[in-house]
Amino acid sequence: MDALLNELTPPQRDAVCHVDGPMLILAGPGSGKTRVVTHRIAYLLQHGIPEWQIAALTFTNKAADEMRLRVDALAPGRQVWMGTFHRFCAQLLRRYASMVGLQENYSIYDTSDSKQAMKRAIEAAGVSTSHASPEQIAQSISKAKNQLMTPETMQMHGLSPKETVAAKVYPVYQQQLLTANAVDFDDLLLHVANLLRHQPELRSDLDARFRYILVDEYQDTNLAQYAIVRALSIDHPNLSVTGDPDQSIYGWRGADLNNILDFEKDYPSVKTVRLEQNYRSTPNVLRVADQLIRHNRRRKQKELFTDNPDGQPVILRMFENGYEEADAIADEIVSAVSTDVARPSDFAIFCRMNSLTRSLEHALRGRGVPYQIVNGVEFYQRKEIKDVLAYLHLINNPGHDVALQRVINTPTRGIGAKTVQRLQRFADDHHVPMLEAARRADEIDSLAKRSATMVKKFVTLYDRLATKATAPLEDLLRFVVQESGYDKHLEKHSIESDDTSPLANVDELISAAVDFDRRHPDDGSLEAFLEQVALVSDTDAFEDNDQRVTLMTLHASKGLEFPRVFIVGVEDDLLPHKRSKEDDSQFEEERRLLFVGITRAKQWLQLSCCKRRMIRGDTRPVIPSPFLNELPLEEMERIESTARRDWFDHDIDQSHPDAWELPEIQIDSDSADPESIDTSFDFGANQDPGRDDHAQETLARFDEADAKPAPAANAHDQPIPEIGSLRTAADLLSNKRPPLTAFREGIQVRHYEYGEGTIIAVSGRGPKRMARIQFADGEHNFRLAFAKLEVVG
DNA sequence: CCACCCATCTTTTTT
DNA sequence: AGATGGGTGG
Repeated sequence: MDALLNELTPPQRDAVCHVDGPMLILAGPGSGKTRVVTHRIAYLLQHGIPEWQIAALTFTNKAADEMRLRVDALAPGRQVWMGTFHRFCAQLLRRYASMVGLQENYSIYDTSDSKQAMKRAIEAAGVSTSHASPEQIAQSISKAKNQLMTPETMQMHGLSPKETVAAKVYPVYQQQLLTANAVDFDDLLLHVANLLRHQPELRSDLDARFRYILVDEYQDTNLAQYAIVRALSIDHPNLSVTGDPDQSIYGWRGADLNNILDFEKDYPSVKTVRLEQNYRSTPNVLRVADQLIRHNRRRKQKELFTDNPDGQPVILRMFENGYEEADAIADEIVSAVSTDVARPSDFAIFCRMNSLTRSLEHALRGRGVPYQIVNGVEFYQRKEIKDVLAYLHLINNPGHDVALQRVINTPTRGIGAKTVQRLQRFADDHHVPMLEAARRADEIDSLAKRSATMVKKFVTLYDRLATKATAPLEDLLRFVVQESGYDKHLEKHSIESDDTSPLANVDELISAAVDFDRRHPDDGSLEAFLEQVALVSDTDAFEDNDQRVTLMTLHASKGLEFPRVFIVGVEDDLLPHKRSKEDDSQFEEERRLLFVGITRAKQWLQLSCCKRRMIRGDTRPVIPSPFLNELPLEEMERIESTARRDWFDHDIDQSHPDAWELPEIQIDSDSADPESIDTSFDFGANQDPGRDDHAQETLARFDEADAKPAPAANAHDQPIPEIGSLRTAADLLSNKRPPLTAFREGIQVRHYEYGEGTIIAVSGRGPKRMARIQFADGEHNFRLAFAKLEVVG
């Protein structure tokens, strides 16, 4: 039994051995949090807690899978419920659907489904979208739901103009969802929270059933999740939550940092355990992370430390533009892989926005580096997949209006937009699903006879498809694709694109279904399959034993770790994102986002930013992220762009000579100086640190780091900005390398690996300039901008 | 009713 | 730059 505790540190053991009563585990990055949670589950089981009394709630399926795997290793064969909040709620809701006005075969609308539904609701509510876009309305409603507001309570609450519009749409939208026998993601939580609130008997039953609840990433819970967990921990308050306020990055979707900050107030008898020792990163990485996060005000002070050996300094690298950044990173990876320093799977590249992965993708593909994008073009979002799934959805739940609208004329069946609109109108008027309206096409006066015939033909097709509803998924899918004519449709319309043909994607979906059938041999497979599909995210598709470089957003990186990490685009308006500068809490969240990214790195880390970046089509000058000023620059390695003047001069538009000037330092109540960080649990105080003090301090830090005169930064000999500019910092550290033009045919060069050689040919211009070089062991090709070459003599 | 073309807007992040 | 949606011509 003690084998379970042997390999734990005292604080870890302390947490693992806690059985009854609430517990808060404040776990810094890389502190062995998952290990503690899994060991604790095993410990509970060992101490006679029945497995069915335990539920472990996570935010991603991946986290749940990982947990399951590790618990199974410690306590083989024990079936403890582990899964996401949403799945937990979805399953409860299956059972108690009727209590909230749903049927048990209800559908889960994904984001695009609910967007469609929202548009329809906006139309039906008759509000103008001129001052609030459908997205904004959807966001307001989502926010309201996350705060457990009903349409009625929302009316009384928010008074911002946009929210007022949203409050009018909310009841309509909700009614339409009910008619469609559907819920959106927020509803999964909302319905269950309401159920627990309004059905005391059910609540106490479930409280007794789930006696031991564990919540992972508690800092990311929103009010609905909080309420659910709380309601299940009244009679049996054996609630244990783990989290790190510094890693809360989902405020934008309603996560409430107060949930974790106030946990000790909510449960006065709480046991608090701090896991501060880091087992993941080098001290270098950790210091950078720590320095950064100290600038946050709303946090619980932690002392991060590690016994790991010192590694390489963290690199801060400047590039001219996004392409150079991508190329350099790809080259770096190629070079490390080809010299056996690392494997592709050691590398991860993080960015703020998915769109930034494009240039990286190009660069990697061009060099034949295997990579995976977690979250690129999502499989389940592709049209052909959504189309086929829509047929299944409609078969499973005839009320699924979004699905009906998707398939009724796909492939084309002579049912146009006007006809669909009339069906919709009829459905709205009679509060019936659109499929029902289609059945009653004859009753719809506005429908042309010809249209009504087409509609009825579709209904006939539907009924034929529906007869296979309980068949094995594979049969059902093949039947649907064939009978609906969708396969023919695809063949006709599929564009001969390179790697992914729509037809192949459909096949992939079918194999996914086969796989699902095999693992869930019990009946009701269609419903379960659709639920599964609705609740998986692309983050879950990440394969960590693959021999590939991983590209992902900073958000997706949470909970993962990699030996070597690149974080690209650490730029103003991008890393503190433009839209997150309105208030302090959002700004701090951006800082946490960078913190999360940094702390993923085990041994090596490079942050980079560009002087210009292509954004939405055109190239714009860029200001480095203000967060860079908060890092311990003096102990980091700074590298200026490896690009040379000879192409910089004529390839790059120079109409923005001040692009690279002093970054605007954000001085607000959020960027407190480290001394004034509140270490107590009361975060109400909001004193303003001296604006000037902070600026002085920041500048002083640069002063130390760059106490040398700065050379001119670019070919135009711009006046040197004052000390404090990153341009200065970068220039000081720039590698002194010969200009590209020095490499001409016949020149003798030396390579760090191949030794001396002779250039036998050069081609291309600018950053793409290549040289073919004859070495003792043969010929090699290099891109001059990046190759580690020096001129001999 | 359908196919194609152009304009607009988008892009933060995800269950 | 790329997707999505609306408008126009067939």
